[in-house]
Amino acid sequence: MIKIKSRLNKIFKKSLKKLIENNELPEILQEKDFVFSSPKMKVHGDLATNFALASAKIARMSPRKLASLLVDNLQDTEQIISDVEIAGPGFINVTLDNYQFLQGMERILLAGKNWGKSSDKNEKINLEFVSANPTGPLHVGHGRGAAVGDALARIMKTAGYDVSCEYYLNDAGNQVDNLALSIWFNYLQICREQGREIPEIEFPQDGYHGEYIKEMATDYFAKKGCEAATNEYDAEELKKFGVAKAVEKIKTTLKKLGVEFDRFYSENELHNQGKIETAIKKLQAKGVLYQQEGALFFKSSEFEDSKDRVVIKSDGSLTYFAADIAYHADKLERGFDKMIDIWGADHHGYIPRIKSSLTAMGYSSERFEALLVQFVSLISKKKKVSMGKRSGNFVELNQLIDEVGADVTRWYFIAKSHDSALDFDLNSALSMDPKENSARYAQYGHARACSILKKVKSKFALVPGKYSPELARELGAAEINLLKFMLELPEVILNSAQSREIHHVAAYLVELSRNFHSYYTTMKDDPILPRKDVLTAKDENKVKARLIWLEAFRTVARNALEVLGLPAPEQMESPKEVQ
RNA sequence: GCGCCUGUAGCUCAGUCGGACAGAGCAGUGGCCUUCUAAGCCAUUGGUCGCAGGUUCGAAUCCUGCCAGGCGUGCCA
Repeated sequence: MIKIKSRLNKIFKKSLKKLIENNELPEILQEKDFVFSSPKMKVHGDLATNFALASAKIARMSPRKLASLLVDNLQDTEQIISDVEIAGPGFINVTLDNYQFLQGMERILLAGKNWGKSSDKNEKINLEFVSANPTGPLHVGHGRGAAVGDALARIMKTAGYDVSCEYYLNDAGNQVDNLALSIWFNYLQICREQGREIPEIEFPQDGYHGEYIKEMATDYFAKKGCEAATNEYDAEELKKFGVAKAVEKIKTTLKKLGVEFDRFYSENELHNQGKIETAIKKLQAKGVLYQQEGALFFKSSEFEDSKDRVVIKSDGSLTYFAADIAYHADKLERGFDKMIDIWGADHHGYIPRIKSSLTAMGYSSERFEALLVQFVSLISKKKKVSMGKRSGNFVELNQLIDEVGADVTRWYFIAKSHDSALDFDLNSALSMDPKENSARYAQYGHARACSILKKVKSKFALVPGKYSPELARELGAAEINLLKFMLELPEVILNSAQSREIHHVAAYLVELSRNFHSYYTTMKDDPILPRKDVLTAKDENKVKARLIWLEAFRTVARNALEVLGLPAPEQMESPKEVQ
């Protein structure tokens, strides 16, 4: 469709040029392009442009008059237009020759798995997401970030961007100290239960309570026995141990969800390689740091932030922000053109200070983009399931995946706009009914098409064959209408990538599936496959054409599912069997 | 107080760069299985697009001001 639009633009521009040369229209119009979009209603043709409405003022004539001038001077040398109509206040509605769509079908079939891809954008993107602290398991909120990030990565890659997925591992800082202390506390407890006499210690102030801490302590005990308990508390060792355990758990959960990263970037590495120091020195050289009350401040308020921020605390330790300054600068130093961070909405106040730091260091803050993902509430029987992190009873992502399945979990996270709060309805997610569970509905279209293709092989020993114009002519209006929709996938993906709104692809998929189900049912009177076991020569071409068409549909449905990271099942599990 | 996000049908949500009569699913009502998955489809009911102004040939969409909800506003990470 993108190609057709640009061809139409050319044809219309030629008409425009001619009118300008004849002094019938002012010259400034030459600059303007004809933007074509698909009208909502079929009676408005295949593609429409509001050019005449938008340019009427400059042209100093009524929109309808401008439109008719343009239309009268059209020269469709390639014969891609079958009808042009001026409608309403001055829309120009174009109906395309069906042959354009049939050729499009050939393109889908030739592209196969590559259908949906756009040209190389030559832009290196660092996409950072999840980045949950390695102090415990992921909860459902992280899950949304993971699903959104992974889907966005796939969509952007398909749209032609060079995307690298990164997880920033906060393996330095207080939270890791607290993790280590919490494990130590529980470990000593275990040793005491083993009969060892070990003095009581106080539970760390911001310690972690969850079951997983006890598990980690048990693992530590399994590794060390009671020996370590008699020694001094070895913070470094326990930190390492705790982080490793937590990361292992996080990776397992992510993998279950089908999310993988190109790199886990360690915060410790930033410290060890002196990158934070370098970044601070760089800021110092720019004269944007100052001492106050024993702490070192960054003048972020001189840039985009509302106030200045501490980089080095009065006790001499670095803030999390200091590391983050270095981290984001490092991403750019590593050769990325752009970085996109996916954060929970509660971090939104953080954006101005990161941007400020980049500007201060001489980078364009436009190279940084934050995508905020709003909160997730779990709803069960129309009631909110409560979540509280520190108390340890928050709903783990792992549990959710085990309960409703990885595909459905993923779907629920990506089917809605990331910037509105999500009510995750467990009852509908658990349902096998595609009407209630749109994840299944989206997959069902693909499965149904596959099942027909399978059936034909056993029934007629017919190979779908290749696209040919003669066969394509056998297709009817219903198939061509769906074909028009199928041809929109690359544009949907491209738009989705550029606006960072992944739910558009999900919405497209549901509509694609619905169109197919609708078609399928209307074909009851004239079945896609004949009921007889023997094909007449006349039938054969029609069936072959439909099979090729089905193959194209299946390709589109599969590619759309896969760009969202969802499997494209060839058959659906029967709910009756599941019961 | 300030900042970010949200407000569209009874419920959960779409709505592209401002476009033609505001769209789905669920729930309600009425239909469609001797047939390739009825796990589906068709029809129908239901809306002052939070409120009030403004810009525009045209506003759910852009601007301003209100109202309501969520989140943030650490020398925590």
